Amino acid sequence: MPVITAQSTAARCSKCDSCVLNHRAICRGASPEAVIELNRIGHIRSFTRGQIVQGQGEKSVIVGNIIDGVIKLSTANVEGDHHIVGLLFPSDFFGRVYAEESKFSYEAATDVTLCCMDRQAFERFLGKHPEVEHELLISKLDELDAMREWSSMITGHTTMQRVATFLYVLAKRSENASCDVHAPKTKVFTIPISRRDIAAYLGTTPETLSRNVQAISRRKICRIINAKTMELLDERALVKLAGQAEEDLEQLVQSTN
Amino acid sequence: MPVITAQSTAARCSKCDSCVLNHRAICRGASPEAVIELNRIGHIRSFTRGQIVQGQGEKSVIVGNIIDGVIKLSTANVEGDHHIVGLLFPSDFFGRVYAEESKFSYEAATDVTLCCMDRQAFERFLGKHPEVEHELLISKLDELDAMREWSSMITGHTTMQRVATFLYVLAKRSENASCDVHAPKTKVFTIPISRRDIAAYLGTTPETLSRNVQAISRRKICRIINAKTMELLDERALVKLAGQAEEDLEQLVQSTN
DNA sequence: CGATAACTTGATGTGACTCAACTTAAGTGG
DNA sequence: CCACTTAAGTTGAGTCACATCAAGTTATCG
Repeated sequence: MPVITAQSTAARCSKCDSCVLNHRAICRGASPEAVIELNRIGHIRSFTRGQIVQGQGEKSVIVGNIIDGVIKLSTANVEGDHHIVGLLFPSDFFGRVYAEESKFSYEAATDVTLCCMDRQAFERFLGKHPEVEHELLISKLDELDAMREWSSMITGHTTMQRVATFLYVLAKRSENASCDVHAPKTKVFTIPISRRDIAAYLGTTPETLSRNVQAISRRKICRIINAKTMELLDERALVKLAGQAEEDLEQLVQSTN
Repeated sequence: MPVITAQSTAARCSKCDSCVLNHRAICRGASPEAVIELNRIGHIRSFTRGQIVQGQGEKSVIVGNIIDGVIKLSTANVEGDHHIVGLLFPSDFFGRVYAEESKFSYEAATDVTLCCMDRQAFERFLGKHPEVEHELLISKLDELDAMREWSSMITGHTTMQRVATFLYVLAKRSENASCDVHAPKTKVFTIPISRRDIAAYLGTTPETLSRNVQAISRRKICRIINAKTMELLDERALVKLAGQAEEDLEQLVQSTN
């Protein structure tokens, strides 16, 4: 799991030099010359909610970084029910390098703005710039750790614990995302994806998810402002509900930053 | 998930040149000079079942390849119950590079023989040999895909389906492991780890696991020879029990090879 | 050969999925 | 801009798979 950056500045990202992601995405390891080259192969594209950026089983042609919005990484079963294996946030790298086809589908969970690159062009670029490939390796190693941690979280906890963990991570991330240190910490956070997607991500159903969220609201731990906005009221209680050591929770928040 | 190689030849692995892993592990991308260097920093060590190779939260000092045996990758909860997030087989790389501490514990699930390297020495080696680092990246990308696939498998299926999938993968891998093409395909395979560990891996309890395995036996799909050895009787039925497209199952087998 | 661990089997309670109805929000076109 | 349509989310009742607790059986090891 990944990052959320200041989204308001996304529009400035037409040049890598002024890109919000410049020092967060894999480009951070790139030399000035490399940045110029990236600037040449990358181009900004927008997708609307629901559009498939890269389909499961399709030839992997496009990779890049998310500038704004959320992409869901999912697998579709034979029975049609699809499971979400990851959520990608701004500054996250998406797509599959060094493979002919993508095993998962990358779908816009919200309207998204992406910095897209041709996969093979990017691979050639990596071949010429081992220092950037090194950064990519580091980020993939972290991603692997995060995936394992998430997997163990999903498998070993009750639905309520998963929901609490998810909300906690969202709340904390939103808190951290504010760059202005003097900004009042409102504890209000947005839930960027639908209940259906959250359920598929947490390995449950929309019904059970709803019941749990409502229960959290009834217990005055979070306040439901609307389906996509909530306010954290009692952090301590939420942590307790999550049923994990606070440090483990922090780690999950970190891994999404 | 990972590989199984011919284990009988493990003893010959005192030199990289004659190592069974030479063309399977990450060393496959190494030039002759690089192999010589690896030979210098690597050394063979044995651990007995239950020994911790690298503890959770400890400083990451040792990395390497498995020559023989199985290592389990696990996280321990605060409540003490630990969950297995991965199993590593011969030729698999273990340990965490480019991080000061290991988030997971690497524990010998069976007696193991390892080709161990000092983490920092190996990192210096990678710095000098981008082509090997490239191989490492590829293998980590595959591992990430496999982990996501596994995670979605775990989350979206019943316990019986998980057990069937696990047995299928073991059986198929054992079938493939036989290098002798003329060897009779006995369909007998060994279960390298304890029921307790399998349960922790599949996200269930030893009790439920036992019930499912016994049910599979009662239905003449597999024959239980002893706790650690089984024979596949009805492959088609096992696939059906697993409740997945055969191609998805094959992919899981592949990802462990 | 006794002790301890690993595994199996049984009985019971419950968390969460399913099916179904209802409510609210979001689009869409006249 | 408002009726209409469709999707998204909530709430309820019933069922079942699986965890838990408990006791028995079979391996493993000193």
